[in-house]
Amino acid sequence: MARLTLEDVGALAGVSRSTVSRVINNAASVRPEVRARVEAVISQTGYVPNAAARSLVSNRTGVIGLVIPSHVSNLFEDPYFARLIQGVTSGAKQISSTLTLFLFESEEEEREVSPRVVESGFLDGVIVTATRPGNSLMRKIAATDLPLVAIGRPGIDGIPYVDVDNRAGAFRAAKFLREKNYVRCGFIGGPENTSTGEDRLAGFIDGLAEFGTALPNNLRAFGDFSEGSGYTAMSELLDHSPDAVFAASDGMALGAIRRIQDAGLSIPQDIAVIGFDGFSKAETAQPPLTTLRQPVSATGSKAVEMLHRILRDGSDSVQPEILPVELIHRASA
Amino acid sequence: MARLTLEDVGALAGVSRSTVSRVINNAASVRPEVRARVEAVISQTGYVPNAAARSLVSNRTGVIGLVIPSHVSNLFEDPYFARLIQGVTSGAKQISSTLTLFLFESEEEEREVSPRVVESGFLDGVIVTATRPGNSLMRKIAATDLPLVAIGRPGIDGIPYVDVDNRAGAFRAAKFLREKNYVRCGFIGGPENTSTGEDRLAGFIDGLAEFGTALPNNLRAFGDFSEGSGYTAMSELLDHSPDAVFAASDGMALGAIRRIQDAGLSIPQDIAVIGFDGFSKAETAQPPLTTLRQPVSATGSKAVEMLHRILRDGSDSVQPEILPVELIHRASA
DNA sequence: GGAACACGATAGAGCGCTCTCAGCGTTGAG
DNA sequence: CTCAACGCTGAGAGCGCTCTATCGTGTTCC
Repeated sequence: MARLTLEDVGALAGVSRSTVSRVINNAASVRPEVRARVEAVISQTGYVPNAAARSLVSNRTGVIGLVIPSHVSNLFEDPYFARLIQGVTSGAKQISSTLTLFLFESEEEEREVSPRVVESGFLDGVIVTATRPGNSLMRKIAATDLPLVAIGRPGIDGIPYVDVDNRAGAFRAAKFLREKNYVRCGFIGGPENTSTGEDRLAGFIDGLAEFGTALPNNLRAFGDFSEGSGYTAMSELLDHSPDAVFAASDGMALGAIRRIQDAGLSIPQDIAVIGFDGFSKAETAQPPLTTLRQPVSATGSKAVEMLHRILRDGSDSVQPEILPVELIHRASA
Repeated sequence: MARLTLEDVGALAGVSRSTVSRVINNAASVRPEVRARVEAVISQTGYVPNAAARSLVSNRTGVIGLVIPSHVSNLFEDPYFARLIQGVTSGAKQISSTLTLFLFESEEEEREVSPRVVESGFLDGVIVTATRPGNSLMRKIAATDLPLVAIGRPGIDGIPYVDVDNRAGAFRAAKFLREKNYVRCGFIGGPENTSTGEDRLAGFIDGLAEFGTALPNNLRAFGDFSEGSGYTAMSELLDHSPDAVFAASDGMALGAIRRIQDAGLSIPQDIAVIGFDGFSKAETAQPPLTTLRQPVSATGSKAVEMLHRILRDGSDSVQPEILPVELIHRASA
C-alpha cells in the first residue's frame, strides 16, 4: 500500500487536510466529535505523518546528535560511553527525540562530516563530549548557530555544559586517605590535556594541601584511563613506595591493584587504592574497590534536558550544571 | 545569516536552481565552466542542501537505524555493543549515511516508538540486533516494507542477516580441548533463548561428539555473558571436577578463572579455560585467555553494506553472511 | 542555406506538511 | 433587527528540493 497522506486521512474522515493537521498537532479549536472521528481514522489506518515534509516546513526534525570526537573514540570500549549513550538515549526519549550518533575516527573525518551534520538542518541540536578543553570540533560547532551542549568542561566560553564534579571527587579522595593517615599518597592520572585529567589532578592536590601534604612529582604517574596503563603507571609509583594510590579511573585502579598484587603486596594493608567511576567491575574486583561514583547516565540525560530547554527557551535560559560524585567505601582503602 | 537555498546559489552563479541541483547531484550535461562557476559559489558560501527538502522529494533520508531491543540493553556494558556500534558507524560512513540509535529499555517502549520509527519515512533502512531468535520487534519490522538486516541469526525466514560462525567456533574449541586430551570438558553457556547461546552450545556438543565424547548435564552451566555469572556458573561446575571449561564469552571465562583461582587451583594445569569474544581484557587476564576471536566490528560494517545493497538492488540481491571466528591460543588452555 | 539534431539550461510541477487567512454559521449586544 | 464577535473549518500559499518536459542555441549534414 502506498503511504497515506494528510489529504487521504482527511478524505476518509470527511474533513480537510488542515483539520487533520490540527488534530495531530493537538491544536485547539477542533470540535470534539470531529477530533474523535479523525483520530479513529488515524488509528484504523495507522497513519504516521511524513517526517521530511513536516520538518521541511517546521524547521524542526526531532533529531539530536551525539558527537564523540576522534581523540576519544579509541576509548570507546570504556563502559563510560555505553552508560553515557544510555543516558542520552533515555533523555532523548523523554523529549520524543531521536538520537543520531557521530563517532569520529580521525580529524579528517570531523572536517568532512561535520559541515554536513551541522548545516543541513538535519539536527535540532547537538551534544558534544568534551574531553579536551578547547577542542577544535567543539569550537567549530559553537561558531554556528546550531544549539549545542557539551558534556564535560568544554574550556570555551559561552558553551552550556554538564559535568561531574571531578574536582570535588578527587578532593574527597585525598581527604579520605589523609584522614585514614596515609602519608605517602600517590596519584595515577588520566591524559593531562583532558578536562577530567586536569580536574582530578587539581582536586587531589587541593585535597592533600588541605592537610598540609604535597603531591611530589615522583608520586604522580599518568595513563589513558585503561587498565593496562594503570598497571604500567603503578610500576613507576612502586619505586617510590606510596602507601596509598588514587587512580583517576576504575580501569587504572584495577590495573594498579594487579600490579601491586604482582609485587607481592597486599591491599589495603601495604597500599590502599581508590578509583574513580563506580563501574560494576569495581565492585567485583579483589579486593572490592573503593571509588568515586560518577553519575554517567544522569550526565547524558541532563545534557539532553538542557538542550531541550535551549531549543524551547533560548540559550540564555541555561546554566552549566555540575553533578555530584559519591564516595563508595569498599575494602581497597 | 539566513540559510541559503538552491535559488540563491543559482542567482549568485548566474544560473537556475535546476542547474545548481544538477551540479550538486553530479548529474551529467552541465558544461564544465558552468559547473566550475557553481562549485565556486558553493564552496565560497558554504552552501549545504536542506536535508528535509531533499528527502521529501527523493524519499531517501540517508539515515539508517540501529535497533537494540530491550532484552539486551541491560547487557550494554558489554564491549560487544561498543564494537558493534563502531563497526556500524564506520560502515555508515562508507555509504555516507547517518546512524541513529534506538536503544529500548522495555517492550512497552518498543511498541510505542517503533511505529514512529518505522513508518515516518525517516529511515532508509534498519539494522536490528537479534539475540533472541524470533523476537517480536524484529517480526514486526519485517512485516513492514522497511528494508531490514539482522545481526545474528534472526530465526525468522526471509530476513537477511550477518552472523559470526558461533557453531564453528565452539566446535573448534571442543576440538582443541580434545586434541590436548582434556577428557572432562565443561561448558558455561549464555542464555539459552539466544541464538548465540544455542549455537555455541550446539557447536561445542558437536565438536566433542566428533571425538566420541558427550557433554553431560552436570558439566553444563549457564550465565548471562557477564563476569559475575561466569563466576557463579563455575562454582556449579567445580562440584563435578572438569579438567577444562569452554565459556561462551570472555567475560564469563574471566569469571570462571577467578573462581578456579579462588578454589586454589591453577590454570591451565588443573583446569584449562577457553573463552569466546577476543576482547582486549582476554589478553591482559592472568593467565592470558585462550579464546575465539569474533569479528564484531566487521559484523557491524557488513550489515550496513548489506543494507546498502538492498537499498540499491532490492532484497533479492543479498544472502546471509556468516563471518569466521579465529582461535587465539594463549596460556589458559 | 535550411532542416535535423544534439546538448545545455530553464521553467514548472509537486513531494506532504504547517500555518495564515478568509469564510461561514451561530450568538449576544446595541 | 442588525452587526460585531467568536468558534470552527477549509482553501491556499509556500517550505527547499528533484525531476520531467520544454525551449533555445550551436553544430552537423545534405
